[in-house]
Parts: sequence; structure tokens; C-alpha cells
Amino acid sequence: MKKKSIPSVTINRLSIYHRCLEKILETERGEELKILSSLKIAEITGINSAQIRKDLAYFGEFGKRGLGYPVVDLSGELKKILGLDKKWSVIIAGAGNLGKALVKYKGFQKRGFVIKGIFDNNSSKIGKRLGHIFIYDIKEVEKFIQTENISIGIIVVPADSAQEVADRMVAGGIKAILNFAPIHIVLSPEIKIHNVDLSIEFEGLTYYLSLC
Amino acid sequence: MKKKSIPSVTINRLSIYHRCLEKILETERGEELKILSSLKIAEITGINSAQIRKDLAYFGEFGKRGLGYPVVDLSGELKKILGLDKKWSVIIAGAGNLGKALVKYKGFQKRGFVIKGIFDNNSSKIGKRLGHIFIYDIKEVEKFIQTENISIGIIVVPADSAQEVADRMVAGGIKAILNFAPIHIVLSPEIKIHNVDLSIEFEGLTYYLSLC
DNA sequence: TAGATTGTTAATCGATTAACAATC
DNA sequence: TAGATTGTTAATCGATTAACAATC
Repeated sequence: MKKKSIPSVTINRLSIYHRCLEKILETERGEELKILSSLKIAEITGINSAQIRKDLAYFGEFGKRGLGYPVVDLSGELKKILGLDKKWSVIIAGAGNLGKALVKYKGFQKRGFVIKGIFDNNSSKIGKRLGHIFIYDIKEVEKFIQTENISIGIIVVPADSAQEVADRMVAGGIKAILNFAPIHIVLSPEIKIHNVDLSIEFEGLTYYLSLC
Repeated sequence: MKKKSIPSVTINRLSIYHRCLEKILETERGEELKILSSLKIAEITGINSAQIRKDLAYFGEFGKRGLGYPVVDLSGELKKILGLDKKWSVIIAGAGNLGKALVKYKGFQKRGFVIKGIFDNNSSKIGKRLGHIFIYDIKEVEKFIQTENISIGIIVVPADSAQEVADRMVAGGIKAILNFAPIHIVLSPEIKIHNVDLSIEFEGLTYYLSLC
């Protein structure tokens, strides 16, 4: 709860720093790399070292001058800042291929995300399971969010129904949405929405290839 | 081949404009919306209208003053700019869940992307198919890229092997990579690489949720 | 202490947006 | 013509990076 608001790119980079440190803790069994300079982190992540120090300075003084940042401590601090010290309940709207891939995605458990249910409007899917997760009728999503205390909704439905699904989620009380549907969803500003748009990524590449 | 280099966020937004226009052409059967003002596009996409005009102005004068932008013409121009008037051959490295979802992803055909092969190092997968696409040994990827003239490689292997796979792709002559592995891949600068990082997106949401 | 690296300020860079003359 | 919207300039905003005093 800082005064000056923190750029969202900074938060994105905190994720990268955190992952970098976690990896070091996993592999190098603690001994050698007790401490890491911003220059060393820069080398691993490809991010400018001044940027790293500035990003971290938004949240406190985690470093030791002349030495660097203690790996264990900083990793723990970042974990707390990013809310990865808590468990988060998640639902997925859309029992398609991408929904399936997300259900099986290993990174979720690792970060304390628990997928509580999948929702779809296709009656041939409702009542079945995807992985080990039950598929419910999308009409039940509002009630489910309330009773199961869901924090995060993932939208992997077609663009046409994405706005409607998002509205349902918000009506149920969801606070954050990750949207994979290629459409601009409008919600009241206190709901956090992030968009992942694969087409944009691909078309950035084809634009570049066309120049050659 | 413009002189002043164009911001990559501008290219991303061109994708959004293009998609917006295509959708209008699909739904409104041509009649009413022959022309669209930047203000109207702004309304649909959520992007500032001055921004839209500026983005388009990098590439030419597509609008009619007093009226707006002709939908069909502008859509065609954007299609050309983004290289979507050509076919692009693609390979996927990693026959996991995400690879599977990508193989089945409808948006590919629509944009002229043709998936020519999938590559993995798991001998129990090699020789089988994912969807209708054959799975090859990752060791053959260099040769395959050369002989099949592949332009785009998609990396959906674990972080540990991503750099190695990328190096192989580049050795084969690939020019653009879309990387889903959560690691910083280093390549010579003429190779275009875009990263899609799901963890970062999620952790942006949990950071926000933790503030509440 | 001398050497190294942080935390932070100031300079730079680049992107967004407002404003308006040009013009359909 | 009068009204509307583009294309473009100028102003604003914000993010990145260099530089360095503070300090371990």
C-alpha cells in the first residue's frame, strides 16, 4: 500500500527477479551464492542493473552496499510482495484446448493457485471433468464464486461471449481476471484485468518477417 | 522499410485495429459501416483516438478528412503491413499440453500460419502425432527448418532446454521465435524473439489482490 | 582502509495525448 | 458552404538509464 503508484512493468519485472532467485536456490544448493549483485541479476535476466535497483527500491532497502542482495531474504520479500505466500482460488471459463492446457499447467500448484472449477455453456461438456477438475454450467458461476470464495477468473471462451462471462464473474464478486479472448473487455476500474493475446504476439513476428 | 523505426507497441495496436475491422466486415455485411472514424475505433478497442491516428500515420494516409477510414481498404492495408497476406510455415518445439493447444488453435489457419511439424526429445512421443501433425526428434529440427523453409518457431519446452532449442532453431535458419518458456533466451539481434510469460501475468494479478 | 555496490537523483529517452490547421 | 475528422505538431507524461554520494 505505497503512496506513489508503482508501474505495472515494475511488478512484471519483480516476477522475473523472483523466479531468477528461486531458480538459484533450487540449483546451487545455497552455498556459493548467498548474495547476488544487481549486476549479476542483470546478466541472468537481461534487465538493466539500474532498473533492478530502482524496481526493488520501491518496496524497501533489501540490499547490502558493497555486497549485493541476500538471495534467500530477497526471494522471500518478493514472494510476499507478489502475494505468492498465500493460496489463491481460481476458476476457468471455457473447457476448450487452452482451458485444458491451463488445468494441466504445472506452474499453478507451484505458485499456490488452486483451480476450483471449470465452466462452460456446452451441455455435452457440463458434468464431465477436464483433468481432475469438474466442469460446471456457466450459469452457476456467480453462485460458485461467492460460495467458494474465488479470487481469480481465467477467460478462455470465444471472443463473442467473453464480455458476458466477465460480467458474470464480476457479479459473483471476482476481483481479478486473466483474459485470453481477443477482445476489449470493459469492467469497472476496481476489477483488475490482464490480457494475453496470442494473435498480437504472432503478428508482431510476421510484421518483422515481412520487412526482411 | 521506413526510416524512423516504429515502436513495437504500435505494431501490437495495428493487430488490434485489423482485428476490429475484420470483425466488422464479418458481422455487418458491408452496407452501413463502409467508413469508420478514429473515434469509433477508439470506442470499440479502448485505445485513444489520437493514438490510433498516429499509429496509422506511420504507414501512410489511409483516412478521408471529415469522414474517417474506409473499412475495407484500411483492413487490407493493415493485412499487408502485418504480413498476413502471405502464408507462414511454423514449427512447434515441445509436444506437451501447451503445444497441443496451439496445434488445435483456430486462429492459426485464419492468419495463414501452417504448422509443419512438432519436435520433442521424448522418444515415446517421437513418431506419433499431435492432432494431425507429426512429432519429430528435436535433433532433426535444424535440417527440417532448412528443407521446409520454416519462418517461425514456437518454443513450449521446459525452461532448462529452451536456450538449446532456440540455438538449434537459429542454426537451422529460423528468423522469428515465440517463446513460452519462462527464461531469458539470448540470440543474435537479427533474430526476432517474443516472449509470452503466463506466470508474470498471474503474478501481476496476485500482487494486486494482495493490496486489497 | 580500499573496493564494491547500493539507493537515489538527475538526465535522457520515448510514448501518449491534446490541440488545431488542413481538407474532405 | 458548414461540419467533421484527419494528419501532425507541440505539450505532457512516464519510464529507462547514467552517474554518484552514501555506506557496507
